[in-house]
Amino acid sequence: MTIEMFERTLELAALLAAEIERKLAADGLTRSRAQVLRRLGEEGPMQQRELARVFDVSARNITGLVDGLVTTGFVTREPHPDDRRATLVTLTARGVTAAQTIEASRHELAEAMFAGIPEREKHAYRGVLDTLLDNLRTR
Amino acid sequence: MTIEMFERTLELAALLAAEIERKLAADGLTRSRAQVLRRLGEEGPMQQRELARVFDVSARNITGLVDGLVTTGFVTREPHPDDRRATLVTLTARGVTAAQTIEASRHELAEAMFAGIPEREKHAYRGVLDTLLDNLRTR
DNA sequence: TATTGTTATACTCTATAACTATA
DNA sequence: TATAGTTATAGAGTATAACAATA
Repeated sequence: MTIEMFERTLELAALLAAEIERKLAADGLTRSRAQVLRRLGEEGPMQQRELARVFDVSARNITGLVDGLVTTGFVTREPHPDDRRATLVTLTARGVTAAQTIEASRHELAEAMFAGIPEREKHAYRGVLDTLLDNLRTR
Repeated sequence: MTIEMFERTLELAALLAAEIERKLAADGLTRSRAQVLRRLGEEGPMQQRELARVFDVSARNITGLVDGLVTTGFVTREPHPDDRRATLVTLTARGVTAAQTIEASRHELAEAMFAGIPEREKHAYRGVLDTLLDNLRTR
């Protein structure tokens, strides 16, 4: 009954997405914008074209996401010191806090999600997960 | 390292979503529209309000999805025999075929995804999955 | 000439509110 | 008065193409 496991895996994905988006919405963020914040939190200020590259989306898309983040006060566009064409998308104080909150929420959700599962079963899950990822990647 | 398993679970979800959407796009469908087709394939003609109820979305949203499916030839709006306010969203021949193709693709993807995983590990995966779903639902 | 980012335009999903036709 | 579905309006994510400023 692989189809049943497949459906349940999709159900898990849907529940996870809903839970994550619920939290983000409470902080005034969408999933796409939060993804940008997380990356900026890890890497520091970045050019828009670099963001477009790492997320594999169009430049126009990044312009829109950054517009939204600027309007809501999470980032600013700073001039690039060496290239006057480029801007450096930079976290504000609020943006830094938000990025930290996102990380903390993810840890909290991860713990809650795997609560009550014995180490041994976690290992088994982890092993299967790696195979599933491999199977999907080489397709 | 629950956070790592968490991240990998999200990665799996993302890969699955991408794979599913890739296939659907090749058939001229989006995920939301395909969801409607699948339901119609299982239940037969349905009222829009019923669709809105089962997917827990607004009536407006269903109007838009059905508009798209009508334009692309997957469904028609038929008059409800007993209630002149209502329409019965009905699969066309093309819609029936598409619904069947979707189901077949899901089975195929499920098989490919779980290929090479011994029964015993599938069982373990299934068990953990159920707990994860429980943990997320009771939250 | 090539690159960075914006403007113009378009499509999709989603929502609330007002409205029409019907029950 | 309540319900089914549409129109009006709006926000968000995504894309391609044309364009301005700069490299």
